[in-house]
Amino acid sequence: MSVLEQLNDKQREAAMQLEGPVLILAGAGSGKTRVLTNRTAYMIDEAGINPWNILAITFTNKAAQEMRERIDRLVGFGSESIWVATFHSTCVRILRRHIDLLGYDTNFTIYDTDDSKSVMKEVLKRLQIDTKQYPEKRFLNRISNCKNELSSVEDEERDALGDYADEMFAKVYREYQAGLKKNNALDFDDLLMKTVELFTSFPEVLENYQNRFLYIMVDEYQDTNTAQFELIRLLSAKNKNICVVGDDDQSIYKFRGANIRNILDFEKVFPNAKVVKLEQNYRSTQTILDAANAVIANNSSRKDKKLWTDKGEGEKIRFITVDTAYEEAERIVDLICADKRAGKCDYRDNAVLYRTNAQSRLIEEKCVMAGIPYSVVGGVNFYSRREIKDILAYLKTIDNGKDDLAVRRIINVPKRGIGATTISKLADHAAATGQSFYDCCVAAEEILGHGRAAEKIAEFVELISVFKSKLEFITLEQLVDDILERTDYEAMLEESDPDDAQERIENIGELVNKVVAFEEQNDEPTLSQFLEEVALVADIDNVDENADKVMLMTLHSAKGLEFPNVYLAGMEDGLFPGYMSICADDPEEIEEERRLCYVGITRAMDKLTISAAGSRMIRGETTRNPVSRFVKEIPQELMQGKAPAKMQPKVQPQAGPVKVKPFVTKAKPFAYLTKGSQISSTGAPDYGPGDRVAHMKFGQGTVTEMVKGARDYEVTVDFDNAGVKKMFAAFAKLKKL
DNA sequence: CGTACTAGTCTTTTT
DNA sequence: GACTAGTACG
Repeated sequence: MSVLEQLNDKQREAAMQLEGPVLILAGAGSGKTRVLTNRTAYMIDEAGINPWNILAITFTNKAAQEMRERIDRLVGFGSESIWVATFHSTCVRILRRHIDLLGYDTNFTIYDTDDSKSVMKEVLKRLQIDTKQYPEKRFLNRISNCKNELSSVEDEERDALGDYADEMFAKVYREYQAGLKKNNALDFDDLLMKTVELFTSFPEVLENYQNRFLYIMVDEYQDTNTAQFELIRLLSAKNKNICVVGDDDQSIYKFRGANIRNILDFEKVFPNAKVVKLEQNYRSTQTILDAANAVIANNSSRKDKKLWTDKGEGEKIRFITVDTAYEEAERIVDLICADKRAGKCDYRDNAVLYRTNAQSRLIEEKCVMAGIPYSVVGGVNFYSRREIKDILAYLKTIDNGKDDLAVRRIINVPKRGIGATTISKLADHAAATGQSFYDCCVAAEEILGHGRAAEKIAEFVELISVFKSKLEFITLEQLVDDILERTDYEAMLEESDPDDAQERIENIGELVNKVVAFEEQNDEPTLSQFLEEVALVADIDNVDENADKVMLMTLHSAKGLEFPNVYLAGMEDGLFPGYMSICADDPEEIEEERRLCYVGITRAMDKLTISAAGSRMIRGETTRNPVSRFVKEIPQELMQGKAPAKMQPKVQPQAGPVKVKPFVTKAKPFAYLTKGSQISSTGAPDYGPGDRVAHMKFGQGTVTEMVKGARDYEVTVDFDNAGVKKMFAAFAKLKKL
């Protein structure tokens, strides 16, 4: 019984209930992963359940990986045959086997949001819809919502009757789906919806999986949307052995279609469900838990829970108010530095959490200046960076020429003299004949006739087919290297934007690392498999906790993680809770933000620091915001330092952000941060070789070289902390010291 | 066909 | 303020 001995009474109760529906309401830090893993181990080792009959679903690859590793450590053998995967990858695996029943090819490609946008653009162009009046994003959002709610094109057409806007939407929806299908592609939401469609249209396929997955577990259940709920309901309908783990207080993905009712109504949908509450927290001090409890208590629709710990009171919560966001970043970085110098922590023990990605920039800058190693999670997804998408587009084109978007992306990257007119001629022909774009490239001479254009296309086709023929003999790593070499891709980067070239080349290096890792992890790695894996990664999946770096991330990304020291930055009304949620009529909006705050507070193990700035730049404009209402919901006695008296709202408390005239902040201390402050279009910079200068991102350094270029000076600076950098004077905004 | 400039959007969060 | 897409021009 050793796997159960590691659990407390409540946890054990949840782990031992294998039959029937089980809802585990697991508060933050209550050891839910431990319950899931030990429950699984118990199933296999004690209850004699075949691991092959177990399905465990998570939201991120990271969570899936972690769960599998932990089960591995507990179970003697057999853990590799458990199906542990994310919702999306589970669906992909199922669809790869059966989607032909729905009229798709089983080697479909998965489109990311960028790709979807391109498809939508074409649709709107074809339907002659004015994108100024109806931006593509609005359609895409609505389609996404429909799919999350399992509403098909037909459903929308039926419901639209008579309403002009709804009918137009239904038409766009139909065309968009047709566009995806033509490219043999599915978008993220399709993965779920098509799987549900498959199961409802072909009961024999569903039954096949029902017979396999006798025991189903779902992690982070509070974040499931209707499609995910339906998927689970269908899979478990026959055996009813469904165990879900979640915390309604941590439901923070409503914008993505998550339906909090899924967890709140679990007992109604699954009668006779056993409900277990886990309220003992093993992560945080009592002070932190008291603060979290006090904040979340302000929400109305929730399952009553109260976290407790035997870890002791711990340190008080530190609350810092400063005038500007710059000072906020400085203070946070200083505090981390001081702790590190005093030997109280490693860098990796610290996380700075914020509401919006844009907030990371200032903190990054201060980290660079202070020479602190840091790592930013999120922002622009690694796989959506231009250079990465380019290389992937090459790989997709080589893998199968069916993805028109990929082919068109790289047909003239790097520039090989193929212009817009040539491309649209080929695209028109492809549309008219139903062929793929790449097929038309192969037959370019017949379509375009003899000439320069056809020749250029032929060269491109030749390039791709050389790669294709090599594919069998070389490793994926060699293939990527070969692509880079033959296209002279890096040279193109250097030429087109020297400023970012280095970073982009590093990113490509990172991609190569991932390729190598992929080949090491798989016995028979194929290009298709690699592309598939890459399509479904989230930023959080790539977080390396072992590196000794301060972690910077949004509150959303932080869910599921824990750190000894947590800094919650930008605790201001208007930023967090966001302006939109304050203005919304629906009180549920604020409650969602409050849950996000609860998530943030409960990430902290030992010490929590909260900060607010009197003014900050938001969207290029300086705004003044009062201290966040959430801070005021934390009892005074838990906080260290003064009450937020001087930060009280200045004029009208309820009026939201007050805009301030720009000159207030563009004043002295950061004058060198403003664009073009010391270089006029005609004159030379006021510094030269040998001078000491300051850069907003890299800190201080010495100018070693200055070359006059066509329209600007190219300056080489040896920075004290950031090394030698080459940059253009007009962009670098260097300030002479 | 390629470049350079302009206008417009974004900033709430993401598989 | 930062980035992107679209357009006008060479």
